[in-house]
Amino acid sequence: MELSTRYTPQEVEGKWYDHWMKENYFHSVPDEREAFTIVIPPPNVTGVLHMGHMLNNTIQDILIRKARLEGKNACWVPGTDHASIATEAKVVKLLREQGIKKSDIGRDAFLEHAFDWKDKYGGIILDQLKRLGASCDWERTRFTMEEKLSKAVIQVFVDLYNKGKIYRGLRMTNWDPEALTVLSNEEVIYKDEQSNLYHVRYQIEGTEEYLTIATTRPETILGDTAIAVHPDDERYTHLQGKKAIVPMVNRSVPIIFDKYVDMEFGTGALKVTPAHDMNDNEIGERHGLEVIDVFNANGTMSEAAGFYVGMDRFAVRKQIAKDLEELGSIVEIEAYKNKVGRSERTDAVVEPRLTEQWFLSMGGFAKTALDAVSSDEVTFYPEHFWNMYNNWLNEDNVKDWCISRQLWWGQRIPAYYIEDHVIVKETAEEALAEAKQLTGRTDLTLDDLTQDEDVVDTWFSSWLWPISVFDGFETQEELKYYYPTNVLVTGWDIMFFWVARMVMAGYEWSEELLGTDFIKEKGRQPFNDVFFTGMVRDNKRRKMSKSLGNSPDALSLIDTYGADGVRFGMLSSAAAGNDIVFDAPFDPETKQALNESKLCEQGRNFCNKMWNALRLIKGLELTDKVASPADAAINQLAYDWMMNKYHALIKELDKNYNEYRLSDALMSLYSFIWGDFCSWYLEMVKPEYGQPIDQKTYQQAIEIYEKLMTLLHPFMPFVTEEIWHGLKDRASGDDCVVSTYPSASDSDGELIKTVEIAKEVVSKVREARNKNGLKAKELLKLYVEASDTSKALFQNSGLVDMIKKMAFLESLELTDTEPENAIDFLARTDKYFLVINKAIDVEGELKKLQEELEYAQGFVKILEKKLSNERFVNNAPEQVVANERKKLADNLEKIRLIEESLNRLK
RNA sequence: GGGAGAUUAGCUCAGUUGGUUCAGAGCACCUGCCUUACAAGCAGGGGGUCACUGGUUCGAGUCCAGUAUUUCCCACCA
Repeated sequence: MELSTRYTPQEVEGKWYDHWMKENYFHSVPDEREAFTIVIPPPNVTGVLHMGHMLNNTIQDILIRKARLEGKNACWVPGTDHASIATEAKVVKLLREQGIKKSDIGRDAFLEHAFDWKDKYGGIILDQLKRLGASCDWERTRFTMEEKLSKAVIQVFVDLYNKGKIYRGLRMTNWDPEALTVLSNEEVIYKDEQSNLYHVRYQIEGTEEYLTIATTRPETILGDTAIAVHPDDERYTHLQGKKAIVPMVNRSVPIIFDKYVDMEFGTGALKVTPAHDMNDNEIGERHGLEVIDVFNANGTMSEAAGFYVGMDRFAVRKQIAKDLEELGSIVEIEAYKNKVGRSERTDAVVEPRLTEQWFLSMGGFAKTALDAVSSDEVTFYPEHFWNMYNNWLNEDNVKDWCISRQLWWGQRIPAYYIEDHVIVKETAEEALAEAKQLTGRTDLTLDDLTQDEDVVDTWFSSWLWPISVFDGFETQEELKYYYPTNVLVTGWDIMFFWVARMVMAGYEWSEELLGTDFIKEKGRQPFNDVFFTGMVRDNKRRKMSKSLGNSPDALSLIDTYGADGVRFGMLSSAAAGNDIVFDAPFDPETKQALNESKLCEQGRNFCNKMWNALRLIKGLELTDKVASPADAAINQLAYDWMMNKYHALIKELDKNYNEYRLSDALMSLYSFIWGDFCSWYLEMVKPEYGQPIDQKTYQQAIEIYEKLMTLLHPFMPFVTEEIWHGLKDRASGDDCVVSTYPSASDSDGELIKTVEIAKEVVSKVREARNKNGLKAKELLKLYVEASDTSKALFQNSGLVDMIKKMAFLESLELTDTEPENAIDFLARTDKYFLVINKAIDVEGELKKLQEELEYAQGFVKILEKKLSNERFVNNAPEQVVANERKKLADNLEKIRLIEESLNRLK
């Protein structure tokens, strides 16, 4: 059957994925082999595949497929994260559209809706990963809120509480007025925003004197309970003991002196609103100030505000500015840029708020996490991310982790209240037993206990992921085999949210779970390596996001270029750890990203190239006759050359893999397959048109191609599997995905160099043809000046014939005399004469030679200077000096030859 | 304020131990090819003072110091 000249991934990829699944190749169970384990950074269950996922998961798939080919027991655990805020927000929105209010239906009904929704849409992103070719062990798919994983969360909560590391307290926290929950510090993103600085004057009580403060948040004036100035500020020393009148509310508040105030800023006077600012709160505590909370949870003004009750805080900001203006209290409104904290999930402006929350004290954890990386038990790639990590954990920057959330979608905090008692137990029954003891009341029932309404932060479940996906908190059987995982592949943006915390969890529990002996042998770390990928950005360097519309649609890209093409495109732009500028162009009208990419196109073209190499090989007619001695010599030389280069390639790939230089590895494979294999090897052994190929050469070509498919498979799994099967009829189970990854042998550098000479001569002949407008396939005569080196070429069986074949020569012979009407060129240090059947462009040749001469002369000058420098000769390694000497000799010879040619032309 | 990265061809980026195996790749561009696996292709070609200034060294894209531009992280910000 005739094969199409186009490779069609759409017809190939699904077929092989199904086949792999049917053969169960991705499933792992513990056995005697060495394990190679990766746990996926679980995408949000609400999510769809975006460019970041594509990059991230392509990399994981490469590593896991490579390990599988190496005969390791490769286990890639997939799953999703319940992402409490994001998911709850989505479900709330969905219900609202149906006219249902969360608060009306209650906790249980809400959770039912949420689970329904998760069951319906939660698997989408995992199916999308399959399209990409991800070879996850799907039988191991986990979900952070499934029963077993939730149980682990509760278990560690109780454990930490019992260890005294979890506490409950009334603190200033970051409140998200949209999601109606508190956030951890890490979930607040500060960005510069344009706003106004309002200069407002407060009357000093009992005088006609005014004092001016500056604020960006005039709506909080209603909650002011003091004015603060610096104790050394001479402008205000006379106000000692005085009071100021807060405008509008006409409340009289003390003027206090506190070193926190920056004398340089504004007027040097600060209004203090302890309920709505972290620093004000601290000042308030120092001075025993009253706390007036003027906001409701949803960001509207509360009864306590006295004015604008029920109005939104931002509407109030505008209104109060007007009203103060009318009162004559506004001195000035100045345009001002300041940092505003927004919720990572909802983008709502975060409101500092005093609330009762659960905290995990970070003291010991931070040090552990720091030591793990500084001792290299966990290794970061690229290394420099250590600095960021260190910076965050080291400088006492780490505040205690606020782990409670005022949400329903998540693991409910296992704290039970009765009378004044707080009981933290894994189950209500245990709590009840404890309650009876504490209260002395034996008649208590579960109904008498009140369970905490809050759930834990999502990251409080995902920090256990590398342990809990193996049911590590329940039975340690599998954990013993798979822990520690080999590598974590994730974006650096969740270094603090997730990576650092997984390290903490690993060190906190692995010894308890796995025992001291295990830890001694394998360590506590949840992963040995962390490979941080860059962020995927658009061509204006903005992070790709849905809201900006600057991201191409991942699945459309796969539709257009095939998964292999997209994998190639992602990876070839992704050097380790650097952010990636993805090249998708924009539609000038809609400003939306088009689903196009030059790099993915290159990947697709690469597939096509390989497809056509397959067509070439399979399209040849086979003969049982052996090749002519000349052809046999060429083919054997070509084969030997390929195999030697192949081993050098394996070495290079090994090196690149070890340092996670995956895009380098891919580029090496690309240029090897396209350049060395297709452009050179196949052309070397290809029979003349219409001629059959002998068995031996045919088998050699297939052998090489097959080997290359194994090497490339981790990067481009589908096309390699297709070609693997296209090359030969295979027994069941003989699939590329489970073929054997080779180990490198030494290669013969001399042989490689020799063939490189042939390549150089061929290129020079082609160049000469091009320059002189000669047909590519017109047979020409080539002579080479007899010399030791040129004579050596003729000793090598096949080499001269190879040159003749590749350069379309009628003959190649040694000569002592210059042939008539010939163009000459140099290859290495030998001079070649190409006889052409038309007039020589003397001018052009002269010019070319002149340029070559000047270059060589310049080079010689540099070399001579270098070699006459005694300090160079004495200090540089012998090898380097010898090298330079050789270069000098070679170039002097070159100059001689060029001058000879020049004279001849003249 | 503390810290990290980046700056190399028109564009996007490699360049690992300092040495013409180092100045590279892809795209874009130019020339010639509808050559018999592949026009999603083939054969060639042009294009860079390696941000700047010093220093170390026999020798610097590479190491050190400083400057500029830029991205990011942390902290502070009335």
